Amino acid sequence: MARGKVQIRRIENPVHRQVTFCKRRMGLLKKAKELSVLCDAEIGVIVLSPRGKIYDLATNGNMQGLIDRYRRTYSGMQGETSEQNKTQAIRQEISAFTYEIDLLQKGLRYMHGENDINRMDLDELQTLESNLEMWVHSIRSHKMQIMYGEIKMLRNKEGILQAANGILQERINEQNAIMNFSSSAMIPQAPSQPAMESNYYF
Amino acid sequence: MARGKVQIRRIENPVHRQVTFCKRRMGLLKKAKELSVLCDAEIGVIVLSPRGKIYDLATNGNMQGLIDRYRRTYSGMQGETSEQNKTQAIRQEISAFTYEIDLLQKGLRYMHGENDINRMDLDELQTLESNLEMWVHSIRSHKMQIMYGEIKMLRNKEGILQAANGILQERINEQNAIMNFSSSAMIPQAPSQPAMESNYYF
DNA sequence: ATCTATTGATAACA
DNA sequence: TTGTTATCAATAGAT
Repeated sequence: MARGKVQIRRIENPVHRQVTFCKRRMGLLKKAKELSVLCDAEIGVIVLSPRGKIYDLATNGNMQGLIDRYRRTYSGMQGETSEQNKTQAIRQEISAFTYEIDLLQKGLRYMHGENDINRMDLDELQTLESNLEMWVHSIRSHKMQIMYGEIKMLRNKEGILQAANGILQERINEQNAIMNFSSSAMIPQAPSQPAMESNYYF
Repeated sequence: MARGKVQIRRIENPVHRQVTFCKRRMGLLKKAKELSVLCDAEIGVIVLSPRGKIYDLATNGNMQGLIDRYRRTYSGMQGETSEQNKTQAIRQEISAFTYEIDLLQKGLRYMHGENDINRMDLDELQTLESNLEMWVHSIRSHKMQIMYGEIKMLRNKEGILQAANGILQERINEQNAIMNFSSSAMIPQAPSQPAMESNYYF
């Protein structure tokens, strides 16, 4: 809204997103309070940040009552969830996330081999997104190391072959000299250079 | 806010209050949507008008789920047991992991090169696309292309040298045969293979 | 966190 | 309610 019109779409820069989240969240709650006061309305706002932190506002100071009224009006069915059901639901979610984490670990081991992330703690998990980029970098570095190695090996092989080529050529020249000395007519003339262009690629 | 600064207190004129309620309610929900989109947050807003009419917004399209999460997180606040506190903490952790895990899975799918974009929304698609472009067009990719080219060139050169090597060896063998035929005593015995190990790297 | 140039929201009016 | 417009408020980008 300032210093340039902003497009309403996900802010990719994490720092900008966090700052905007903080500012606009405060603005939203302020607007909600103002509306409540100005128009004598009851308002509840729940904000879940991407990281799961919860910010909320209940203008009557009682979100539960507001939610209860909301639910009574809309679905009416759901009363207070029993403690057992809560525990059961949470266990199901834990189970589901455990499974996903296991899949993730398999994927990670598959992609990266040596890394054991079984012991990752909370803080480490929070940086997984940046780690992804590091993994990509690591994988590419590894690939490049392999490629550098292959280039080095091929250059080495090239040198050996060049040397062998020279030795053989020298030997031919020696033999030609000997044969020219012993018997000039019997030996077909070999070209002084092989048919290939040894410096073709230089 | 316009045509004169407004005091944040109940608007006594019922007509004005109704108009302001309508306009500000729309503004509040718009702000909530924007915050949700901009910052990747999940937001629920419930507005109860003085006459009991309900207006609401749930950015994930599921107010029940949002309320469930909210209640699970804060159910421990109303009272008592450490059991509830535990479940609250667990719920908080689960919520915090969600975003990172989601990103990771998508990153893994991306790294696997799968075209599993069905589960991603437009924003995520946008993110992946920009990442893809960044990565594909990065300097490393260019460097790798150059390296591939060099490897190819070196392999080609290797083949030519190998062929030259073979030709020279053949020529030596021919000359040896001729010299053995013409004069077995005069020529020092050349080894049938050059001193190098031509297959050393294979 | 603080500062402003701008955009966005909206109070009054129709 | 909806639309217009003069103003005020929110805030994006920079510091």
